[in-house]
Amino acid sequence: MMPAMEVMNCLTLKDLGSSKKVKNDTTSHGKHAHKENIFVDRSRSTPMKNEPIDLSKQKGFTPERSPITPIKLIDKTQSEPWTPTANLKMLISAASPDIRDREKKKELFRPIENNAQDDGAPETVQAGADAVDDGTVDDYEKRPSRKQKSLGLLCQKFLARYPSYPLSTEKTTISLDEVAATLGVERRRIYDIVNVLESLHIVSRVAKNQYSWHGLHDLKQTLKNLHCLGTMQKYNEQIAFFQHKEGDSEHKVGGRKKDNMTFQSRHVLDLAEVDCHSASANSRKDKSLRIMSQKFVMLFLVSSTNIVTLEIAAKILIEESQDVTDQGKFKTKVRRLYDIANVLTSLGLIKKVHVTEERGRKPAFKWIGPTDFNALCSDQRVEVTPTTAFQGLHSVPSSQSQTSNPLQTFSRHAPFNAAHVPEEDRRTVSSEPSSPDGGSRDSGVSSDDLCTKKERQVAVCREETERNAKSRKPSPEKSRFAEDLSAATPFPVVFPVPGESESCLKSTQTTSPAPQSTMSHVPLQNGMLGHPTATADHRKPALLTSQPFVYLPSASVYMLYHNLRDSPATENLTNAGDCCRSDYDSWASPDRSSVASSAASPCSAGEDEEPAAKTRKTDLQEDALSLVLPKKHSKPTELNCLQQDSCLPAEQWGDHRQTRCHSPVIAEEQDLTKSYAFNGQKNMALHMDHSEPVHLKETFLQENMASIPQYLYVPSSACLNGFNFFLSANQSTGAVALSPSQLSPLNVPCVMVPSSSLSQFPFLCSPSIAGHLPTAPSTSATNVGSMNFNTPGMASATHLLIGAASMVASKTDESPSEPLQACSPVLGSEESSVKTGSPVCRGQPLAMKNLQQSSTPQTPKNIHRTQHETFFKTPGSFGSPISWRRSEGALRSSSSAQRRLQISGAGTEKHFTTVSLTELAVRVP
DNA sequence: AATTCCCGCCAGGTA
DNA sequence: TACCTGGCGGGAATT
Repeated sequence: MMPAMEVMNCLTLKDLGSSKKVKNDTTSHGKHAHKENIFVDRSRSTPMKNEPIDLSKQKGFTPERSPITPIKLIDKTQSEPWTPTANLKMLISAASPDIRDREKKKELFRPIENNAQDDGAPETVQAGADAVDDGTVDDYEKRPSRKQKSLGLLCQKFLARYPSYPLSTEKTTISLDEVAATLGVERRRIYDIVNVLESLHIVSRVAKNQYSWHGLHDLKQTLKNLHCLGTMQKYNEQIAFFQHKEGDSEHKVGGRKKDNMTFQSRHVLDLAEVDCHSASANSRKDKSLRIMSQKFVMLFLVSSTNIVTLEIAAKILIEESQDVTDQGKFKTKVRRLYDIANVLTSLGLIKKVHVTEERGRKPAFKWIGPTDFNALCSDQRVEVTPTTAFQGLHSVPSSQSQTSNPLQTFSRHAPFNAAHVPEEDRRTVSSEPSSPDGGSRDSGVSSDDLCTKKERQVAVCREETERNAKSRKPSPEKSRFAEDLSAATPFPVVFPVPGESESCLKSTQTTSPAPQSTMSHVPLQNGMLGHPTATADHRKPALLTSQPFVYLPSASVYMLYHNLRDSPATENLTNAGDCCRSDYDSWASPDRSSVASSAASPCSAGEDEEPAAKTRKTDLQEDALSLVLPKKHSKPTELNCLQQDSCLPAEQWGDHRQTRCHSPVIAEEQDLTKSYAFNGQKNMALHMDHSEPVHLKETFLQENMASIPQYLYVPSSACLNGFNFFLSANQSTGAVALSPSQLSPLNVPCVMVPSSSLSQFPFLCSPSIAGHLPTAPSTSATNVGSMNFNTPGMASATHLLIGAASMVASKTDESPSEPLQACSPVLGSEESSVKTGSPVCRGQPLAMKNLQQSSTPQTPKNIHRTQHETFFKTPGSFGSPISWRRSEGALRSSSSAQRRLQISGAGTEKHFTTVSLTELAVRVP
């Protein structure tokens, strides 16, 4: 309750311009009653309850939910509404300054009422007050002043209904109808409030017309996350930019646009383009109040002064894709910002202030919410800041330099790392995944270094996140929080979702099917793996993030042209991915980071193993996609982004438009980021880092091609029920080529198909690639089109070969020894599939054949022996908890069944288990 | 006159 | 199809 009070107090009358109005809810209730809206609500079947407020407040009680809730007062004020508009009009007309004065006086006399609300007990009091007030003062009260109807006040009332810190055990459900009715407002208004609250994860949408109340448990963490994201987005730079601009010139609308464009073109456009966002028509979601709210908050969080003027905020928040020119747009944006500001004010996060500039006084808001997380994030900010070493390396937004003092910040960074980086993180950092050298590479400032640093920060953030996130329980419900957040930022992010314990990973991807421009910047698909909470998202395909692919036109088959085992390039890729990943994972739970580190260094795998309990934590995160990345890389890294638009629900893509793997930050850090985007169905998008000339990339690609062993990657988009296949194109080495450790980085739910098994299958192979595939089965190269995974028909029946060994272990909680068969039930279980969000499981039980048996070629023992050993030694935690975890995350989306399979396979040297091949067989001539 | 922002239309989305 | 969501901007209340 106290917290609640605090919050409430914050919004208090004083700070808000409107605060004065804040007055009693009580009175307002009566006032509201007269609204037409109320009536509307009534018409609804939803039972109205009236005074839930009190109840709810007391300990997580959910008014709406509790059947017990007496339907009482309703009638009093609302049921006997002022209904008649005439009446209302009359009152209104009557309303005059006098009335207003009276109201004010009234307020003065009962100033405390508001506060009372905050207390746990107040409700009751209020109710009583209401009754009294209404009875006595209704005449002048009837006519609610505009202030009384303000969104801020309404929000306060709304907040007063629920406990600030509800018990984790209880679930508070919010019925929009009921709330609207209770508060006497139109539902539309409730949406405004809820959307903002949702952006902060104070509530989350559970179902139609229903939200779940989470309270402020996650607020701090959310803010922290937003702060970090804001930093990454360089909002601070943007703010500075606009501030300076204003100083220089007048801002007419036209000028505004210009400025905006100028800045954005420099700093933001790339993001926009990257995310394809601008290209796509974008839905309302882009303009969603939730997203806007998050962005708005980010502005405050990154602002050095904690003050943001609406004008600047509007400019910054106007999407590039939008027509900034239009003054109307600007006005609209400002209107929305007011809406958001009102709610934030009610939350006690901001307060209205005015800033005086050369040109006069401007309305602004000051952040008065928690800021203690700044220390952490500020460090990160540093990391994000490009160092001189990176400048010019890439088309990093020039704005980067913006950071007040890069050097300074950077310098701060060092200490930060030393001081704050958790042991685990540190270890992670130091461990060099694929590189034997390990930390030796750290010398000098390089992209590697940067990455490392970034990783550290990320690790720290992650840790923080995890710390904060503990203790919640997973919720099956879909939360839009992460999505929104993701949308609010170009970075894929992982957020703890309230109610879902540790965290839900959110991956962000963006994109819309896209136009060239879109393709040019491929977002890293970071994780669309099913979000645990996002029931709707279960189909999200996992992404293969760290590997270069060769796209085979007209077929959803991609070839990994890197030698996954030995290629240094691979290492780099991995590392790069990791680095990049870390950015995305900032919010990810610590587990992830640790996992990554483990993966990075096999050597440390053993020590890194985490307790099962901890591991379990990650379960929640499984959905997230994860790029498993080893930590450092000394060379330019390559980030591959695989886009599987076709597999993703449009919604997802749309929602995540803003997320891009090519965020400037990432790009910077990556130094040389190469992304190859593939549109599985349509185009081949060889996406390169913008900084790099295409020809270079091609060269790169070809070079790598030479280092075959290749794998054909068949994205789930190919209608394989969410499974991604890695088909060995290399006969000799067989599918085994991918060691678990190697595969794990891929984080792709996938099935390893032994080349031997597939040898008979004709493969689609890009002619261009064919030449580079000496070892590839002749059939592969020659029979293009034979194997068309895209065939719709395929979708329904999927049979897979699963290389258990290649898969990473699943959570520790699951018994390693668990028989593969266990999978069957799972697979067959609709329910389970739904829960896990696994496309695979859903509805289509896999035919499990010879689970134990493997048709698989034996993996050469010498290959990455160490890694294998590590991998197998600890089935439960897989040598590199990290790696397997990440994989797990990736896999989660696929299915629990899949995970199990993996596990079972983990303990054996057998690399492949045939789950079912029939469908593949279908493909076979 | 400028700032705030309520209000509700209406279109897209969803069940 | 009906209902849910929520973008949007007119225009009124306030400053």
